[in-house]
Amino acid sequence: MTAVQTARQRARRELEHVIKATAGRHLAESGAAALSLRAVAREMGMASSALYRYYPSRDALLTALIVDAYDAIGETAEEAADPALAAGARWLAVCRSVRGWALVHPHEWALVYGSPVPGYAAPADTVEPATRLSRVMAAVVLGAAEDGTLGVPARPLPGPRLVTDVVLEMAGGPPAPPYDDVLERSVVLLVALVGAVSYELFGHSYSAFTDDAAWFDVAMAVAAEGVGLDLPLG
Amino acid sequence: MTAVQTARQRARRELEHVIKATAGRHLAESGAAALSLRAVAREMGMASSALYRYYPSRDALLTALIVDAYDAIGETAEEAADPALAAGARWLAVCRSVRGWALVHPHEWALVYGSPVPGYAAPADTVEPATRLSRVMAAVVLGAAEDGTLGVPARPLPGPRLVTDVVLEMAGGPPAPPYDDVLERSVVLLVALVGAVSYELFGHSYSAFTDDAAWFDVAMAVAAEGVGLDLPLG
DNA sequence: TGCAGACGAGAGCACCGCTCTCGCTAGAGA
DNA sequence: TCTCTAGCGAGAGCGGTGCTCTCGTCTGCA
Repeated sequence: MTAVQTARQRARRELEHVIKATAGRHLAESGAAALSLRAVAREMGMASSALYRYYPSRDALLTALIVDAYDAIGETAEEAADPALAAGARWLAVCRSVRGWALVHPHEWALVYGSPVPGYAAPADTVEPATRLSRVMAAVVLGAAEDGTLGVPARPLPGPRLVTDVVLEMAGGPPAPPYDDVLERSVVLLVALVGAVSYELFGHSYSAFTDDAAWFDVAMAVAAEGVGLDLPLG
Repeated sequence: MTAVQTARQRARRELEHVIKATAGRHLAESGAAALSLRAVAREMGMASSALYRYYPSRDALLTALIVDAYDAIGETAEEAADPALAAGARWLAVCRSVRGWALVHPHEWALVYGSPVPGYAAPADTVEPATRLSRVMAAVVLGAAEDGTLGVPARPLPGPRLVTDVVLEMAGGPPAPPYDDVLERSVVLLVALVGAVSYELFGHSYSAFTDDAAWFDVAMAVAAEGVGLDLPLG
């Protein structure tokens, strides 16, 4: 093996990329339910059976698209988390950027945060890119806790710690008092973010609000109050 | 027209019910993506084409199931909203009952609160049953505001009213000070509830929490803090 | 009691995911 | 430089899908 990758491997990777790109275009236009391997193959001018050399099943292709979507959302969030901003403003910027991405890529959002398409699956490849948004959130909250700008909860949560060691490790150990329960609390930020975007995108807020963007900001701010983050509205 | 409904109509309604029930069983077992008109017809011992006399398309059948699911969720919530409880305890009971229903009926939940299955649709039949959960939430919050047990927000939300007249009418007019913005705030309760259940059900909380039920309570409580509701944990 | 209209069945169309087998050719290894 | 193998694309085919159309039948309304 003289080369890092042989010509065959390079050709294969390129074709994999073209297939994924074509499928991604179909996904963006018509949604995951309408994504058909045969249609992708047709557009590429090859037999549908040949696609199976590259993706063993339709679900495998869909999984690749899911990973890409997670990465795109994570990247958007990371770019929006401007360290020059205060924690509250930073989180609001992240929320807005994620919502903006979702409005532009509704089908990709549905693929990632909607119902699991086939039975279940969600293979191991998807868990790592899925944590990028969580990491951004944790960085914002823990940063605010560290420099003392995070509000202290009126009273601590009862009961034992609820996050697993995986989460603790990601956070760099358990937070110090008075922020003992900040990890448990702050997951509501993610839930509210994902929930609000899905709520709007899937039509559940139909004709309830006069200004969806303004309401989204409010929802994020109200959710953040319980965590001690102060989101600058208006 | 002597009878309220003729024998033909009665037979038709009965068969419609059987079809929907059979389809519902398939949905509960295998999910919406796997629901096939042909399989339903096969199980009922009739030709697939005959089903089209009763439901003009697969989507129409799915819509009927969506309406049923909305109604079931609404009914669960209404039953859980025990007026003997304080507002916070009442809302916690509603949240828990909705989560419990979703855990028992994951595919139905995904059908209702997951990604819109085909393109979009969500016909007019679905909007009325969809509001039942919202009405329960509004009753809890407005009741607490009326008897003064609802916490007053640290500072009012900036900007004009964000809910439409439809929501105002449902709430029986705009709330009185100091609860002017309670409607805008309280929708975060719905978003957090739906978001948290979906988050757990769709696998996004994978290996993050040691106790999913306890974490759910915490998430609801933290979200409710921003609205002024005090959820009794522990 | 006559008959229109509702009904069920069947064949068929176009599409789907996926498998298998077949020749071919280009690239890897000697 | 030569050989040969492994990867490749194509095609046919299987079982399944949603949906349409047509054709007898037969029921229950008037």
